[in-house]
Amino acid sequence: MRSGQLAAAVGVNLQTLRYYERRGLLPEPTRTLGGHRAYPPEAVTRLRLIKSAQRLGFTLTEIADLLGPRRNWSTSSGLHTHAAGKLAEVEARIDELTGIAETLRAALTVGCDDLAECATTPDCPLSL
Amino acid sequence: MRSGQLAAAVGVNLQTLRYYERRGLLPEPTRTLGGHRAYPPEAVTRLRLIKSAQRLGFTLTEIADLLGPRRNWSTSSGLHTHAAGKLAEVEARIDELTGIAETLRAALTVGCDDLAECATTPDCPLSL
DNA sequence: GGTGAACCCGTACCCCGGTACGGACTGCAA
DNA sequence: TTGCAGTCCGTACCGGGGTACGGGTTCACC
Repeated sequence: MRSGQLAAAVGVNLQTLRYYERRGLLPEPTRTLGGHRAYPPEAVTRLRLIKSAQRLGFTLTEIADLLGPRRNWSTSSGLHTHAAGKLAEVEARIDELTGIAETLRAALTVGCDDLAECATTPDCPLSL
Repeated sequence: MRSGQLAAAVGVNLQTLRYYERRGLLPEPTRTLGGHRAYPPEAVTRLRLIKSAQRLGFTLTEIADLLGPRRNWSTSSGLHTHAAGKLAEVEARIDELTGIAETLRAALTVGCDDLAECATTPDCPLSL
């Protein structure tokens, strides 16, 4: 499988493939005599795996850590722990955003349309 | 008020002040004869305003737009509209994160500790 | 008037996840 | 064999929000 085909199959840019390779997310594939990359079919699964983990909020560094070269490309011990940590992060972020949403809603009901005014008015919900 | 004092008063880096000035968030202050910035006391309020807006999720570009020099009183599409839009953004992000949290929780209860297993098993909650 | 802290400016660098550019080379079909 | 699409590599750039460095100047106090 050639790089363009792999990229198209997963819906990823060609450059992104090389980027992931540099980052250690994708193992270096074999090459043709001319130096072009030749990927095995498992690379599709691998890439989809990466994209899924990314959707769940893992950074590329974390994914590289989970899928890294030390453990074989498929074995990932400690996914459980990582997932639990990530869940805590996500929940904290949700709480944070919920507070922000409440403040914004309060600002909307009060109806101050000018930031400078809000700054001088002490009852403005924006904590200035 | 000198730049270092202002920075310390708001808890901001000195460089950040100059950065905000470049970005059009802080008006250019008057200078001493030697060229050092001399800020009026209102600069503290202004900076706190910026920081508050930032906490609410506004980008520096949006804040510069809201606080900018060309913003008239006659502009009805002011803070209100921007806040409403930002609220929608924040709520969308919360929904997104809620879905992610649910997926992570599902992955934890199922208890797959191996990414490759998840990749091949169709009933794994990670949508691979 | 001397000295040390504070400040000036331009420029470069950081993280994060890519994306784009350009010149050289390869692969494949006609 | 030629022609063109596909790929190669290094490097630079995007956006968002800053931070750091270095060499030169100024402020304020003694």
